[in-house]
Amino acid sequence: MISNPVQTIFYTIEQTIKEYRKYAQKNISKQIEDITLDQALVLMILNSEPELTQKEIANFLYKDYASLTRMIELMVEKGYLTRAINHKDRRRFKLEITKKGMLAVEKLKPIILVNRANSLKGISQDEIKILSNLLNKIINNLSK
Amino acid sequence: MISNPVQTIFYTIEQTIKEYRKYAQKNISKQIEDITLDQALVLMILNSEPELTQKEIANFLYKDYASLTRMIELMVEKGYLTRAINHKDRRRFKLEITKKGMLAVEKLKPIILVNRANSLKGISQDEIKILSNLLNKIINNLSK
DNA sequence: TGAATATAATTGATATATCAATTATATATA
DNA sequence: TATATATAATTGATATATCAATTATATTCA
Repeated sequence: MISNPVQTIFYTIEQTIKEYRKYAQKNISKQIEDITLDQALVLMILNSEPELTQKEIANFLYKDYASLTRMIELMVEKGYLTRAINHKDRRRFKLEITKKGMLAVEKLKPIILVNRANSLKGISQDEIKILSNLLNKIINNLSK
Repeated sequence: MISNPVQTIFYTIEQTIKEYRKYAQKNISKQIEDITLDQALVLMILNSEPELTQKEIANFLYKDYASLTRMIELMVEKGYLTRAINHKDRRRFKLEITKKGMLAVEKLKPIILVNRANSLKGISQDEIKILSNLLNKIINNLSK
C-alpha cells in the first residue's frame, strides 16, 4: 500500500522550505522591489567572499550552473552586479557588487536575521542541531 | 554579522529536498521515460482519491493552481490522464487515469517505497517523529 | 609543441513556481 | 429574478531547475 505523499516526511520537508521561501521573499520585497530571494543570497555570498567564481557560488547555494548563469545575467541587467573578464583565467568572470548592490546588502542583513529568528522561534539550539543531524543523515543516504 | 547561507538550517532543508528529488527522479526515469516526479505524485494522489479537483490536488501536493493546470495539460498530452467536464459543476474537470496512467501507477508503487526506505535508512520512527515535529514548528512560525 | 583532456560558463529545451489578471460558472442575497 | 460575490481553472509574465550539448580557454602529457 502506498501512502499518500502528504503523510511522508518529504512532504513536510518540502512544505517547510516553501513556506520559508514565501515568507522570506515577502519580507525582502517589502523593502527591495526588484530582487528575488535567490538573487539576494547571491549578493550576500559575494559580499562575504568576493573572489568566488560562478561555479563556486552555485556550489555554495546548491544551485545548477545554468541557473546561476541566468540569475547573474538578470542581476547585471538590474544593476546589482558587474561582470568583467578575469585576466588570470579568461574562462572565468570577475563579479563585483555595484553601489546599488551594496545598498541592497545593507538592507538585506537585518531582514535575513529577522526572518531566521522568527522562523526558528521556540526552537532551541539543541533542537536545531538534532534537526540538522537528521537531515544530514538523509542527505548522506541519498548521495550514494 | 550575517552568516553564510550555507551555515543555516534552511540551507540544509533545501539541500535535503533537492537531493531527494534528484534521487527519486533518477529512479523513476530508469523505469518510466517520460514522467516527472511531480507528475508521478499527481498520478498517485488521483489513484488513491479519484474524485479530487485540480484545486484539491494542488493543495494536497502543496502546489500552485497555475502549476497544476500546466502539469495536467502535459499529462493529458502524454496520455496519462483524460480530462472531461464535470456536469455537476461545470467549472471543474473530471480527471481520469488512462491505461497508460494505471500502468505507470503500478510501476511507481514499488519505486516510491524503495526510494523512501533508502532515504530513511538508519533513521528510527521516533527520529522521524522528532523531525516532523520540528519542521511543523517552523511551518507554524512561518504561517502567521 | 600539439593533441587530448579538463574546466568554466553558456545555450537550448522543457518543467515547475509565483503573482496578478481574467474567464466561466455557481451561489447568495437584496 | 437580477446583481453581487465566490469559486475553479486558465493565462501571461517572469524566475528558477534540470539535462544535454556547446564554446572558449587551460592544462596535461606523449
